[in-house]
Amino acid sequence: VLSIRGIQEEDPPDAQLMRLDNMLLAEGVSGPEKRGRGGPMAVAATSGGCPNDNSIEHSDYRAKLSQIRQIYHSELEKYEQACSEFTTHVMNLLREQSRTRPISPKEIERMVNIIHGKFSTIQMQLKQSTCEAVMILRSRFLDARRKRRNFSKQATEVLNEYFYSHLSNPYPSEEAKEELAKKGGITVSQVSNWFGNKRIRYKKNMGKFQEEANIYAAKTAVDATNVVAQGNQANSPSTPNSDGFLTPCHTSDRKI
DNA sequence: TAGGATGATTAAGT
DNA sequence: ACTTAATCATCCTA
Repeated sequence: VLSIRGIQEEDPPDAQLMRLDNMLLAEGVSGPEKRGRGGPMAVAATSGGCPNDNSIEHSDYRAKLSQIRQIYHSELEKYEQACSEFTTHVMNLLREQSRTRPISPKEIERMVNIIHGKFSTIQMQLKQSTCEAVMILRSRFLDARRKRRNFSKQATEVLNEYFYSHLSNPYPSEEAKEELAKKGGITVSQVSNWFGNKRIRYKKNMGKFQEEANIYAAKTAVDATNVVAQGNQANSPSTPNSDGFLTPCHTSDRKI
């Protein structure tokens, strides 16, 4: 029955296994059962994180993570138990056979090694799928896109004001970004994101933003200068444009 | 509830 | 490091 001659070693020696182990350890899946501490959680690592609503979302995340951890541990235990059971079973068989033919200790050792190898590949698969589950969980909960909130009225107001009053070159410097961030109650990264989105979307469909452009142009014109009290109200509904950063005409925006 | 608006992420270029 | 362009995932309104 036990004519095992397979010397089939796994192709990647242990590099893969090491990586999986490291990751499981880093995520707190394997290793000691830590309660309450969220040690290696690389949260808020990316840009524009919202420092406010941590911990509420996180408790959910941690709950799922500990669920994964439980499954992982119970499966692991199951495998180890099965492994040792199978080993003793084989040992018994060998002992029985040793009555009819001589069996060297070397052979026994080899057999045990083979069994352990088999079971460790199964464990490898378990670790693999556990890692996958953790990755999915991470992307599900820790991806900032999942909990996007619109900016406050104040923030969009400030951002649009700057954008439309610098339409010929809507690229705020670092200091300008910090200023805008402070005024709007958002982070500098969020300011950068906003301008990136705004520029591309404005360029892509300028017509859609004309109304908005007029509103903010009027707003800044009013509060910036009261020099000319022109009774010349309104109209000129279309053609407010051609001052864009995408048109070659440039550096001519000095309002007199 | 469909579809546009919007903030965040990613890939690729500079 | 920063931008563009595309895309994702959610919010919001008709």
